[in-house]
Amino acid sequence: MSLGTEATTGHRFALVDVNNFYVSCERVFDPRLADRPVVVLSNNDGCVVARSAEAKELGIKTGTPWFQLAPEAERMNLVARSSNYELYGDMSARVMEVIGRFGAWQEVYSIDESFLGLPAAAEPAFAATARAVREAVRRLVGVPVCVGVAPSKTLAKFANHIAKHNGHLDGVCSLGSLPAADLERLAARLPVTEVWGVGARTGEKLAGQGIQSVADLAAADPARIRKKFSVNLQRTVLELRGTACIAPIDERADAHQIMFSRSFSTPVDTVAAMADVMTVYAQAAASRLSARGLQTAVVTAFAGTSRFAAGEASNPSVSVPLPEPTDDPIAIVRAAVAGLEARLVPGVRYVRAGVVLSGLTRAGAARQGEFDLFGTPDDDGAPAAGRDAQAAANLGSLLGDVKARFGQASIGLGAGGVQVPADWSMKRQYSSPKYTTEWKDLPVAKA
DNA sequence: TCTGGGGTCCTAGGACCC
DNA sequence: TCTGGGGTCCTAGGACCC
Repeated sequence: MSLGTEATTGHRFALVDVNNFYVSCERVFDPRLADRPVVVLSNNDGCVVARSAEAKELGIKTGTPWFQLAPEAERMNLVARSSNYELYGDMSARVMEVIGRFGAWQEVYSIDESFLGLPAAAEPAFAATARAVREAVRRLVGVPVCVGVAPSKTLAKFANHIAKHNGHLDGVCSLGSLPAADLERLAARLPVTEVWGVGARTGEKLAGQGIQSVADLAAADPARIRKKFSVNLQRTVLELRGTACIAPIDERADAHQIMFSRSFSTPVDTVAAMADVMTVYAQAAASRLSARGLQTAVVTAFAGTSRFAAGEASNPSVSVPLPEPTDDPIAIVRAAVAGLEARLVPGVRYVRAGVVLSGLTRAGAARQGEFDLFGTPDDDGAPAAGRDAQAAANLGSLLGDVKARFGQASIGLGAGGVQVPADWSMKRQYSSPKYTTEWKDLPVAKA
């Protein structure tokens, strides 16, 4: 059994992704970064999250802490950038819009990847479309993409991998146009963990069953795989054989949870400081919630000590059910602060914390036809509880409006309204400007 | 001294009900 | 009162992805 490329008719899936996305975004606005080793760092300038090809050649791995690289950076001619998510988010929207022009349908899969539906056509047409996508994104946005085309999403991912690692293909690979012998050789050589959906753990387990390569997995018995592993891995086997069976991500139905979590630049070891953290993080989560028109029923607050610290680990976590679904930032902040305070171990140095909102529903959905029996009427006869809920909703959107107009630090509850950053707040020493989302950062061209 | 953040899905197991 | 089977719902934890 070989990979499912016998199918020569029918539609195709293209997987388009941006090469080294964060680095490529930085390079669009700073040509000095071209041809140099560049890394983009995680929040707090903690570790490497994106690398240019030159940085990969130097042997720098994803996840390498920056403090280990910094002393050698100059010698290696290495440049670091703090992550600039406003820039990447905006560039992503531009890239996705251009990609979408070329397909019958589009499924944006992540900040830098999109599936694209290509209607049935003769084989050479697929590669031609793929090249056109690559050209258009390069010309209109300025970042390089690779494109893989195949009869299923999993195979499109595989084709994309081939496009990326074989220079002579020029960033484009339609699996059906590859000579069969080449394809078999690649599938037999590539480890099974290169397959989309097969991680290190599953890879180990598969090895125990004698399944090592992509070709081995494609040849495995789907029913047996389902029994020994999961329905997901069974689908993967079918997809490798050319049967598309991974459903679209439900048109991005509403999110099931919203999380805001960060590591601190300096550990937090007092209850008062953690209360400030929770105040700020809970507001950040609440503003994402109202921006999406959702309400939450459960607020979870957590904190944690460093994985790398000696001594006892402490990972307190509380889930606080709310009396009714809400997007009221005050209620959410209160739940997070009160919930976590009770569980902190005094004197322990926490390095990260977060707030998760779950049990999400569309704002107003639960309220339809609901009548508050116990709310006491106030002056205008409306039940007080209803009025409070209305006031809370207004507050949420008011905060959002003010922030949109005057900036994130312009207004907030408690510690959230403070302009001077707390000493635990994020460190971004090497940040580039928000070229595309702030008027004051707009690049100036000189002719 | 300094080591990311934000998600999804599946499964197993317990509680509960009929 | 006891027993067993079958179903649903919920949650925690694992695995994976980018």
